[in-house]
Amino acid sequence: MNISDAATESGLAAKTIRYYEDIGLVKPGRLANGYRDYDEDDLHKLRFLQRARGLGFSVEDCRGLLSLYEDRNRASSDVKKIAQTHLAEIERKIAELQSLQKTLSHLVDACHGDGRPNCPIINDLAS
Amino acid sequence: MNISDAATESGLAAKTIRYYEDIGLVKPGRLANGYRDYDEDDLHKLRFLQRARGLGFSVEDCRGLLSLYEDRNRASSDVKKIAQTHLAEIERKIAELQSLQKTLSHLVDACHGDGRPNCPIINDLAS
DNA sequence: GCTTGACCTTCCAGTGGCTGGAAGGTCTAT
DNA sequence: ATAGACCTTCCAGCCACTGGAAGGTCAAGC
Repeated sequence: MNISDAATESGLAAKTIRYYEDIGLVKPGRLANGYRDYDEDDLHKLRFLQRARGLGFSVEDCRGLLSLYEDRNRASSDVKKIAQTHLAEIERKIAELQSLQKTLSHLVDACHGDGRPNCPIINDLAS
Repeated sequence: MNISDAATESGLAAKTIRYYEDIGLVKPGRLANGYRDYDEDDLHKLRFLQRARGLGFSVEDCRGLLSLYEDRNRASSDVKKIAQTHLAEIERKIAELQSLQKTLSHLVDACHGDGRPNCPIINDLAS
């Protein structure tokens, strides 16, 4: 299977798939003409990567998860550790954004948003 | 005032301040020896940038906000528009992260996290 | 006057995770 | 034979810095 079909099947862009090969995540075979050739095993990995990236795991996390995926003797605790760390980071980001949201929504509410120059948002930034 | 004092006063790294000059945000004078020389006006702008970046505004948003800050004839509606757009983006990101959090916390809860290979997290990614 | 060390300058490269585009080779259908 | 839809590699750019190299400047102490 060539790269554009692998892209369709996995939901990844062909460019992204080439990039994943560059950084050593998925190594397809090559046809005599130099074209990449994806088998079912490669496709499973690409789909796995697509889902893991979709859950916000970093590419380096994905590398770790992929090797656990392929390791029949993995300990689920190793997987859980990666996921928990990622989850904690997401929760940290949510809290950070919620704090920004709170501040910004107060400022936006306080601003008349008319043609006059007086503006609580600018005042806050300048204070 | 030289750059390291401006850094201390503004809460920005000296490297960041030079970068802001590179992209045309704050243009300090220069001393005879070539050193940058920050006056009160420059400092106000640097502090303004520090706060605006702290609220998550992009550097391009900051450029717009800074020119509104300096414009005595600004319309507060222009400021409000930038802030509202940014706020909407933050709210979008919060929703996205909350969705990831929900999925991930379910998966993490379902994983025993022991020495055995069976793992709902991996199963989900592979499905 | 000399040295030390803390500044300052510019410039180049790297971060993450792609994405766009150029230049050129290959395949398929007409 | 040709069109156009693939494929290849390689280089550059995105954002907002950050690190580091190589070299100039300054103030304090001997």
